[in-house]
Amino acid sequence: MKQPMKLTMQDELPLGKDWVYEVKFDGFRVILTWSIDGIELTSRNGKDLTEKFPEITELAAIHKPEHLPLKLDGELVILNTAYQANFPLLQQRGRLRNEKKIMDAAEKRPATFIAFDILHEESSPYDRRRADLVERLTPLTTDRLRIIDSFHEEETVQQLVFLHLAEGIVAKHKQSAYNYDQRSKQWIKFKNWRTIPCFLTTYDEANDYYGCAVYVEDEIVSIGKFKHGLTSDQSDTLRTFFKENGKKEATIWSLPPSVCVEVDCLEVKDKEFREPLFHDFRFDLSPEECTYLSAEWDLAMFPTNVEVSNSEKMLWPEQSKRNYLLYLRRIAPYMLPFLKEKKLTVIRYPDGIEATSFFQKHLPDHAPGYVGAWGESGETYLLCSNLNTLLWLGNQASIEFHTPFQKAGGKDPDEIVFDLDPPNSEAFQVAVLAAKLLKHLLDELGVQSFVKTSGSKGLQVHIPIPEGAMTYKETRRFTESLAGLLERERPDLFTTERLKKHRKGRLYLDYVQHAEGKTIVAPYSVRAKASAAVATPLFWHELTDDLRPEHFPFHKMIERVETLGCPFSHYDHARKEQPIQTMKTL
DNA sequence: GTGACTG
DNA sequence: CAGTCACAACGCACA
DNA sequence: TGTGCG
Repeated sequence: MKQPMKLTMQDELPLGKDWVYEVKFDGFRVILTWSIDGIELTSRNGKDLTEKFPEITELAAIHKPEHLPLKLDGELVILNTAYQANFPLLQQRGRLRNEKKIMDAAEKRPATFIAFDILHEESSPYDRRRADLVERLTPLTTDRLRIIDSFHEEETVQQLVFLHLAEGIVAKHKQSAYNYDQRSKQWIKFKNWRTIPCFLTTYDEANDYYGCAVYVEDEIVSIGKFKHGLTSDQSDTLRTFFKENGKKEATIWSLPPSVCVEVDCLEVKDKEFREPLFHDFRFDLSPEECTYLSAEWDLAMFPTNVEVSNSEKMLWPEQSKRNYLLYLRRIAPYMLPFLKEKKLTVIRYPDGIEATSFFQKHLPDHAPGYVGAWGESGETYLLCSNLNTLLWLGNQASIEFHTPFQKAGGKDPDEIVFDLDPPNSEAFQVAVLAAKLLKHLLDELGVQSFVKTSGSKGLQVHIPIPEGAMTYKETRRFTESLAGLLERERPDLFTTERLKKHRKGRLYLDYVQHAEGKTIVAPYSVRAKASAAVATPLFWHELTDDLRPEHFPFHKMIERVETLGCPFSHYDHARKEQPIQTMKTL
């Protein structure tokens, strides 16, 4: 694996030039002018240094610009990311009139758009045109855009793209206007490569494609082929190797597993790489080490600096830690926004959900540096502020993630949550009814609310509010009145009675649970139940007669959010629109 | 799951 | 070295 | 008043 070079972006960008970086390399200060056509290397007085630093020149040839630091406040404007194949805006510049086709592509692969929200006063007409397009994208797409909004301030776009497993970044120079029919050097693409180890099986001399495979158990399974990315030397060597050691059938040479390589790609689908590119040889690997399991891990882009132990241990009757970690990796962009600013309580099950568990809210001494922390009156608490922290906690067998109602350091709640917990899981429908009635009441008040399964027996209704808008005293009064209204409406089903013996199997409207210091399970947290159920954000229309908490185990969650989107995606937006005065005077 | 402490 | 322990904290139910 | 549960 090549080490990324340290680069610093120059403050001043000469207009009409491409991107210019100053590079410290071997003690020399090198000016690196980078454009879509390649890289120019010069000294500070303009002398050509291409010969002197072939390493950098090679970097240009290999064209792996993801090593460059992209900051939002730099001179680059991030436009979006797009599937080259299915959202060919950039290939088809000048064909925006073919809007139907683009929209169809967006419908098919909506999750691929990311980060298009930076418009400047000097935006070109093209920018505005695209902004208009974004307004009308599928719900999923705009959901993801909003999620990303909440990260923008402190994260680089590269981190975002990595977190979201996006395709990459499309950027342009701030002052660049869009020109029809002209390929501009001021537009650029950064790809978020997945690097997959595999071994070579075939070479087709008719089209120069090399076939790649991995092991599934003892079986050799093809995962795709590549053609590009080899230097001419590598290309010659490989071709010769196949012809000397392989067997030929028609135009195809085949070889038993021996040569291991890494291939860059964007995904593997139907046993084919998408946008494959030869990365490098891996002479240190044996073919047996190239398994589908490891390829799956690399395709998920699991951060290499988070150590994983005991990955085959079963944490649920039917789910291993490995699968759990892959879930966390992929749900992270949806889950982290609900965790990152709040003191965290995790429940850990080191030997699985049936063995002993314990709570943890303090930062252990041995936690790696990337783990988020919050210091308060001499204590250090856990803060799940980034992907690595989430995964580290996951490896620690943290299964349930609970958060308080206020942000770390704040004293007022930033959300109100009704816990609709039926007396037993057979009475789940009572919780469904309660949630519907509650929704009706809240709608009448103009309050926006969100519902999720608790993953356990009941449902929880969330109401986001701006931090500082209400005190706990005020939210308490609000929840108390609503609980009272519900109880009056269906005294046969609901009760606010604290004493269990007086509840008589009715659903307890636990408004006491909403108080300072209490916690509630976070959206997308898995629960320690045999079904591996998730505390799943729902769309209101999903509250039906056959809804069951067990319908949402974690291994079904990724497909769910990627096809339906996140029902809580407007959470932060709704927060600002709540009729606080009405709520206070209820 | 991990480090610290205990015999 | 093997075994054991800690890793939250608060109200409520029940005795 | 103590202990156990959630």
